[in-house]
Amino acid sequence: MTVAPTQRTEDRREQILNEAMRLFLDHGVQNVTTREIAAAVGISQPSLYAHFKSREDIAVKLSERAFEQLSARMAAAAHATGTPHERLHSMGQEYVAFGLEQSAAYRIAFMLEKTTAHPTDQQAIHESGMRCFAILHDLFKTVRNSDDLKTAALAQSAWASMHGLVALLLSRPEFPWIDQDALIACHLEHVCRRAFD
Amino acid sequence: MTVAPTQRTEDRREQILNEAMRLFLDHGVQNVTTREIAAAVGISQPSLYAHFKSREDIAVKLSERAFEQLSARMAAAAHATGTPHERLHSMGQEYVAFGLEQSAAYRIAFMLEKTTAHPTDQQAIHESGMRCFAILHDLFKTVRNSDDLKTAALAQSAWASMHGLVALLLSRPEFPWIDQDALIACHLEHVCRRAFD
DNA sequence: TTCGCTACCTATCATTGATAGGTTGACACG
DNA sequence: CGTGTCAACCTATCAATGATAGGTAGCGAA
Repeated sequence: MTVAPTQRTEDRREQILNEAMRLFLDHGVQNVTTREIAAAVGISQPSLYAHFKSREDIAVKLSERAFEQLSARMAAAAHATGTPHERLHSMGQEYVAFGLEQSAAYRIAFMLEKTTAHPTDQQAIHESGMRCFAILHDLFKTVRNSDDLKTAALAQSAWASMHGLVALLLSRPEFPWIDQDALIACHLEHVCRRAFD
Repeated sequence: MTVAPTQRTEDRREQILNEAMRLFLDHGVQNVTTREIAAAVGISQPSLYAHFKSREDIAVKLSERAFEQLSARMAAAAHATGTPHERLHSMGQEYVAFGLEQSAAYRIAFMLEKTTAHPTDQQAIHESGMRCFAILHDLFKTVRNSDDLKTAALAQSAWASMHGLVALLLSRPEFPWIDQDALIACHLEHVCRRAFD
């Protein structure tokens, strides 16, 4: 088995993922056809299936890749210097920034309806999400210096709050929001304050 | 123009909406075909188009209907007896309960990706949502006895928090949530407390 | 009866995700 | 050099789905 073909295959795979992500961002995840992705890459539509099991598989792989980025950003914030409160605030900022920048990935990961994805894929996405939440949960434990039910409740509640802001900003851009940065700051301040209750 | 045919048409329309809602709830909004809806009603698939412009139009109409229910529940909570804090808490409870009960409608209204819906329909959904938010915003004005930017920020932030909880509970039921009622109570408490900052 | 209208039907499209089967070109090996 | 092998790709085609076209049954009014 030679190295060159495998390398080329891997490049093509990356190329498909990149083009798909760009199209998903531009036109919405639901409004991109496999033919459009293939045309963007410069191959025939069936050739996609040599690299991915299905159209949904492409979305799943993008989602996993996105979760890795999110985990990395959250972990970096968690282990940065500063008080726990500062780190919590920083993590929240990273979370919102990620959601707004990688809106297609965020949608795939958190806002898409369950489909007939293979259990393996659902499991993979679920575990990716769990790892992200674990980072938040751990920081809450540090901040509160405890690992009880209340801490878990506060962490889950905080996650819900952060998700809500990202999700609404993404799905209702036409809403008359106040200045976005001000809203994010206001929201973050309250969410972080909860950790100290 | 006779009355009988119009009445029957209206009944059929309601029947389609009811069956569609049931199927959407059971199988997910994206996983229901027009043929399935038609079969559930007992008519041919093309006959749906005598009552609705498109498949999406059915979803839009369900969404509008859902928003009316949500508005009504929120308004009832807003004008009930009790302190402003109590009414705010009650409104939050209604919001969450509505989202969990009417999950298909909630998804259509808040969690579906923008599609190629006619501007008129998007406008209708948008205005329905605005009415709901206005009820929350008004209550915040009452609670804080002011109508400034801070109040608007807090109301938007609170809405985001509530939406986040509903959205996550709906889209990630497999997550190891703590007791759902406890989580909702914990979340609501913090959100309501914000209004008095 | 005959007209007209409403609600419905069958037949058919175009689009889309997915599969089947054949073709090409690079590389290993005698 | 000739030949086999194999990965990567292609064209042709499918089944499912949303939507449209065109015809018809039934019912009330003139």
